[in-house]
Amino acid sequence: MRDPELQGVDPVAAQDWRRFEPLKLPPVLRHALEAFAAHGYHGTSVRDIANRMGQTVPAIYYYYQNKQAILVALLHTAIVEDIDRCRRAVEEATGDVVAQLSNYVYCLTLCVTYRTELALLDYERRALEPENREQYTDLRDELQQILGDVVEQGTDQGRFDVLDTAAAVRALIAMCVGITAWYRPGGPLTPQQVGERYVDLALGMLRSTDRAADVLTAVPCSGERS
Amino acid sequence: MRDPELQGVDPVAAQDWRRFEPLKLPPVLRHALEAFAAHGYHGTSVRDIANRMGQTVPAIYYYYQNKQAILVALLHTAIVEDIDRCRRAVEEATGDVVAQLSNYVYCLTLCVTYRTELALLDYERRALEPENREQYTDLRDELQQILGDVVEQGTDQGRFDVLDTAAAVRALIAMCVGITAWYRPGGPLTPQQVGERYVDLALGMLRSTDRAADVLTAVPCSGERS
Amino acid sequence: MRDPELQGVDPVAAQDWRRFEPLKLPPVLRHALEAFAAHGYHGTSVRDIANRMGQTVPAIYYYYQNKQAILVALLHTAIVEDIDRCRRAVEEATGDVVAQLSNYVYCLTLCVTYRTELALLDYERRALEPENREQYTDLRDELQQILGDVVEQGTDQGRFDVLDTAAAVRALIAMCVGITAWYRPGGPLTPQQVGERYVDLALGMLRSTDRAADVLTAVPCSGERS
Amino acid sequence: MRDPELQGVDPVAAQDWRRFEPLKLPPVLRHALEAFAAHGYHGTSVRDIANRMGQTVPAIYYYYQNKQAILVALLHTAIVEDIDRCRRAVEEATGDVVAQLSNYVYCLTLCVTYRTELALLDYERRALEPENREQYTDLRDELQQILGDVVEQGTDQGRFDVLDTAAAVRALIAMCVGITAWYRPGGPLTPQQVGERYVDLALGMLRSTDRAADVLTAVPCSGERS
DNA sequence: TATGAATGAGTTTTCATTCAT
DNA sequence: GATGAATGAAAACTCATTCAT
Repeated sequence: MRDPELQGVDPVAAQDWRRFEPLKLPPVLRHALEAFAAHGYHGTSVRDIANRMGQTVPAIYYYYQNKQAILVALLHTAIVEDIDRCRRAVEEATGDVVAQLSNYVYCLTLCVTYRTELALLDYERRALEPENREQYTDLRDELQQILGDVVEQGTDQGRFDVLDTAAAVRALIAMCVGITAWYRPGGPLTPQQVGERYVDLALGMLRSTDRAADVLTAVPCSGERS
Repeated sequence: MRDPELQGVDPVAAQDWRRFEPLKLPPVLRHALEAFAAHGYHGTSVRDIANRMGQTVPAIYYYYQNKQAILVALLHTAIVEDIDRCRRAVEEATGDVVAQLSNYVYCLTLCVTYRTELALLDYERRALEPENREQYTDLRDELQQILGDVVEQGTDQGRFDVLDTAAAVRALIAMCVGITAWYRPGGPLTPQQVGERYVDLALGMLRSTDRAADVLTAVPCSGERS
Repeated sequence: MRDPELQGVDPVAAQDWRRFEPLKLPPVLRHALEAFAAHGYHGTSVRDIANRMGQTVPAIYYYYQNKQAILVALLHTAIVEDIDRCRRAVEEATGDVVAQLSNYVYCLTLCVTYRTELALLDYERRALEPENREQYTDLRDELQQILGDVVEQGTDQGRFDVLDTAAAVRALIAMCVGITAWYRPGGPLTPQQVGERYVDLALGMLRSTDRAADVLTAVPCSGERS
Repeated sequence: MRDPELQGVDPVAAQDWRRFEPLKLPPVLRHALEAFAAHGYHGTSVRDIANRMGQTVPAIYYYYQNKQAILVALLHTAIVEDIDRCRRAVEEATGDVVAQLSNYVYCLTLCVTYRTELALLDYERRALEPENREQYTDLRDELQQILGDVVEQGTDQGRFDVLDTAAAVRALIAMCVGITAWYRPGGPLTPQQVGERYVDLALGMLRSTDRAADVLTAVPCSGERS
């Protein structure tokens, strides 16, 4: 509603899609995200969020009209950042579909690992009211379309070979989002290492003979964990 | 508790892992499954379930001790059937890891398409109380281990080539389970067609040069939809 | 209602007020008594009773019209036995008010110690519906009146000296019933020992100079514990 | 929880153990006390309490975490006041065990008559959860111990003569608490009159030859009724 | 900005009771 | 005599939300 710290995507992060600053969310969203990620939208009460914030319930209603608005804000934040980064990742490799595919998968993997809780929230989209769900679905389709175009193009160019482009796209995205099921920051793999492995799997999946190590431009992308 | 129609996996289905009879669940579980799949565990009230059954709330408590017990029964039913089928699919192809991999993926795809709602329930595992969650996690690990052994073996034999076996296994399973996000019975693809496409993607992912059409033993597996 | 084992007070016990056979109650009453004594009438569910009996709920309704009827039967059993015994105890000592008082107190003490759970039930009288409560109150008044007559008579004869007969009677009965708060079978004192101590306290309370040991006719009153 | 009107024992009452101001309880406790006294803990629903308050159920949960917490607060209030008063009553008569005994009994009698409903609640202690029960039992033992010390000392000094000190203490307390069974404010006896009668009974019970009228320091102890 | 207090509608669960078998 | 199955009512408690301050 009028949450002062929510100014959209950080402009610095907006320059390098590989770089992830710690997620800067206003307090309500930050704590709501924790709670939603842990117990789901319906499994989280507004009081839960307030308790995590160390504040009282009405304080939350000062910033957001209702619980649903919090979910909307979070999902919007997440998908907008994903689209923004993935689009830039693909644009960076204009002219080379294999690199484009690699960059997309690498980027999405980084989004999922650096922003695991936000990525988890995708499963809560069914809790959106119809109108909000439609808006979110449109954005999600947009994210998917970016990949769809790459795969389509690569197939046309004979660089990829799949029976069904749409199925491949879905499988690629599901594979990446599925990282949320096991990845934990501080685990054995860094986001970049996960990214390389998933790019390699993706390239194979599309029957490219390239390998991730050769395609990915090694870039130092530290980015503190959120 | 004392639900008379819950007799475990159908013995006929137990013979052919490719054949899916319509899911035979006792009324409580059947309607609870519908509701949980649509709105999640926390988004479903016991009254919702009762209304779907055309009965009153206490009738549900006659059969199940509480709401949690219903979720436990459903998740158990689902995972046990998955393990049973996938194990038989792999055993059927003993001696040929590529066929084993194909059968596993094909089988899991069929499970997800023929039993979409049960597959969706996997995301509700976080609603399980600790003890129940542990039991379910063990079974899920078992299902994953079956695939892990195949990938491991295929890699040793030089039939597969991946940077990280564990990551590949997770990606394969996430890819298949992710089918729940878009597959709808009656849609353009039959479960078998989905299966072939995903097997092909899986083979590519592991850098096998085989194609699904060549590996999969074409079998007429009608199986009415549940 | 039609409970076959409830034939009223055992005729053997009816002969010697000092002798307590193990309480012979039909199963429903036996288990209801346990439950009511432990958790009170409102704290006990019909299912609790059924579970203690190892039977199902409707079985209870075969014998008793409802939960209230069970309480009525128990309270009636208890108070009728108390009245019967105390009356005989007093009659036995006709002609000697001090002995009558002693016998009454001794008898009531035995009732409370040998039938602790039944005595405890007296606190549940408020759960009786008006009509049932009235009947029970009448019987309770009858029990109290027996003592009241003795104290009155003793005071007239100059054997007792109290400021207020009614208050003394209530205090005596409260003192005896209060034994339920601490007495446990198998504890350090036998019912007979408790009886002697309380008779001695009662005699003092009424300013008699007699002592319990001198007044009480020592009688071997084994009576197995209920 | 955060009930603002519960400030512990009134400091004025704290000065004179004979003086009873009208009981000042926060609304929830006040109405819960009425209900618990009338129908018992299990016989009272939270809605009953809310209705008596003229408020809705959740209003109660704003002040108390649950129903049990209300009982705990009430029992604590009662027993703490009893201990406080009785201790001061005994201390006031230091040096004279007979006067100490008289003061204790007189004080407890006043507590029971001026605070009949609170005294009645003692029978609800079995509804306490284990931990709460333990705490309450400890306080109750403390109250009993104060009397136990007096009786013990008086016996050593030859002022009292009982067969069993412990039994006498229990009988004395049961006798006083038993007043709840018949005493009603506005009845024929004032609390002070009841007190004198019960002190006289108590002195007799312990075989003291003193009479209440001689021992009790006549003090104007008006104290409006609660 | 924030909170104390409150509420209507809902939650899960249990209650006493019934009835066909 | 006893049970499986069911129910209307009510239990304790929580929900998202509001509003005066």
